[in-house]
Amino acid sequence: MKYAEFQKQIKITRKSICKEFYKQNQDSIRIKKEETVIRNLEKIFNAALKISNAKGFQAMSMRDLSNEMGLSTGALYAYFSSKEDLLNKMQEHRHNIVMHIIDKYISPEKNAYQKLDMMIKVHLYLSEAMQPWFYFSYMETKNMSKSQREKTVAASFAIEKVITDIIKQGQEKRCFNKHDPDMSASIIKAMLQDWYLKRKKYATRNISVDDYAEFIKMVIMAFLNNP
Amino acid sequence: MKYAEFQKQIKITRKSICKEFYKQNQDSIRIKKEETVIRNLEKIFNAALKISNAKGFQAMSMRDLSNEMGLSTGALYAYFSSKEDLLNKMQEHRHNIVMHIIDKYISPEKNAYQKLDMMIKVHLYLSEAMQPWFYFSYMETKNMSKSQREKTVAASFAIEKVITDIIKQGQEKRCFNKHDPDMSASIIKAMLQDWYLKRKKYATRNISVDDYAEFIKMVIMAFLNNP
DNA sequence: GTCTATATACGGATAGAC
DNA sequence: GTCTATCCGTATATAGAC
Repeated sequence: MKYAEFQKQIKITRKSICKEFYKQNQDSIRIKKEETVIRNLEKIFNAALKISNAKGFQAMSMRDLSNEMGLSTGALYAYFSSKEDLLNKMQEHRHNIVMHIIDKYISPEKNAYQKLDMMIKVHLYLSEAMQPWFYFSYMETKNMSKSQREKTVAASFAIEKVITDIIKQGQEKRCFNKHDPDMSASIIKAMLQDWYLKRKKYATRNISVDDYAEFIKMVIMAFLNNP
Repeated sequence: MKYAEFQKQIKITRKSICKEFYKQNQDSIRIKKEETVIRNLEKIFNAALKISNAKGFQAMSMRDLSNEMGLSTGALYAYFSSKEDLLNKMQEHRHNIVMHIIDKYISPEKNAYQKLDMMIKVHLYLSEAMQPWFYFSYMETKNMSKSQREKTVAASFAIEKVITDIIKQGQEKRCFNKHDPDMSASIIKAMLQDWYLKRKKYATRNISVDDYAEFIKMVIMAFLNNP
């Protein structure tokens, strides 16, 4: 699978993200006309990600946000009850999407090699399709309320555990060598995250997500097969 | 070399960091008695790193800072002319220390293998000794003034280039295989950075900086020697 | 050299008009 | 459903006392 194909298979459009969000948070949004809500949510998320990722969520005021996306501050509060509410809901939403899609793509694969290969690709492709969301989530975790932060950290560990389990499975079947599975998963995660954390750098160097996937797959397999 | 030895060789104490800082910024600090300045700088940096790394530099007010470190807000402004000034000077200071020490340790090494080995260790050991500084620098880069941000990004690329050059040298001497040197340096950097970005995780799992150094050295050498 | 008190500005959130 | 006007709290930065 290449990125182009992944994109066709699951349409992670900005609109689809908002539609899903609306369904899950219908009760906490004061506006009731679906079409309006989705249109405005799209504007809110794009603006919030743009401003936050440029200068940090804390530095973004709700006035900044309303100016950028076109609604008044008052109207904004019909969608999110507070600035913190916006942060928490965005984090939660990203994490739901990610866990759902990873599971969808990994479960069908049978052997460890194919699972790991798929995990690398799906994680990179997802973070490519939703780059601002991933960057936002990473950079703003420490600014969240304690309970929300714990949720986010747990979600991050859950993803790491998917990798750990694949490695253990591969070691049992003797398809991978016996390196520490936790450490292995950890550095694999670090490489996966570098893609969305340093996206500008890779863009400047004309490295596509497919190039990157191929390279780190080579690195990972070289060491997992190295005695 | 192990971490314990590195620590003995260069005493990166909090005090020595402040002393060096004082020498380089003597003119912009209104207080003149060296002893007082160094004592207060130490308090300021510790408090700023503590608060910033917990909830972000933007979210830290100068009042927070003065409460935490014991000076009045007014007195604080005798040391730093603004909150932004504090951010920029801290970034610059960290980057001076890092470049200086990396050069000191890498230059004497002759062959590429030893240079790379040393680079991995020195970077990890430095980021261990100055973890709050490294974390701060990484997380707050995007919040800096444009010129300061460009400096920081350039400094980061300079470090990456040290790695790239070592890899190229090793490839010429046929001690490493022909993988893309830029991409190789890039993912090595990602693994080095993971150490200070996820320090809590590794602490929880009882992974020491020496364990980590050994593990990623194994990963890196496995792939650099893999045809 | 350091502290207290304060000027000035801006942010989050809401009430009420339309 | 959305906008304007506004309250109240808090931020940076400084002036002047000690």
